[in-house]
Amino acid sequence: MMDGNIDIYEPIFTIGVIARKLNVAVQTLRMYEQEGLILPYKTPTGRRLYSLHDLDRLQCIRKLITEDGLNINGIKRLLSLIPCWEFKGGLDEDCKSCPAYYEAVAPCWVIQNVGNKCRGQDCRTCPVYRMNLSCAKMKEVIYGHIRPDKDKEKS
DNA sequence: GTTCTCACA
DNA sequence: TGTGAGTA
Repeated sequence: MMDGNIDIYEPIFTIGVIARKLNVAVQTLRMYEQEGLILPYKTPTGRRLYSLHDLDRLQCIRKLITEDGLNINGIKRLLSLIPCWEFKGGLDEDCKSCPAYYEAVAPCWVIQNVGNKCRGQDCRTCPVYRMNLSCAKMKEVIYGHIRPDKDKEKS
């Protein structure tokens, strides 16, 4: 975004900054990444950078763990229930043959051998990963109470 | 000083 | 699961 507005997807925070904001260890953030809960940007030298959107995701993840009693595997299951095809033009044959359509152990962005539509794509820029991971809205997303492409929220 | 991966126990 | 070694 070049209009001066804040781009919530722009990777700007180092892992140390995020760890301090969330009051968790740096190692914990690396573990969340290894488990597929988060996809931080990597600089050409391999350093992780997190966006405001990543920070929101992590705050939600922390809430699920500390307040709702979920563990990492539980959150992975939860994320695996996101109907990714709804964000990728609807359920077509490519989606029906994709493991992300019937598997429910991990979010689609960590699934191997995904359909052609998603193969080789950068999941960080995918609307499935970029959706609002608000704990309060998870049910809406999973059950389809709202349409991903029709944001009717009035501000 | 920060962050990286990997290894160790 | 947490710590340290050696590195960039």
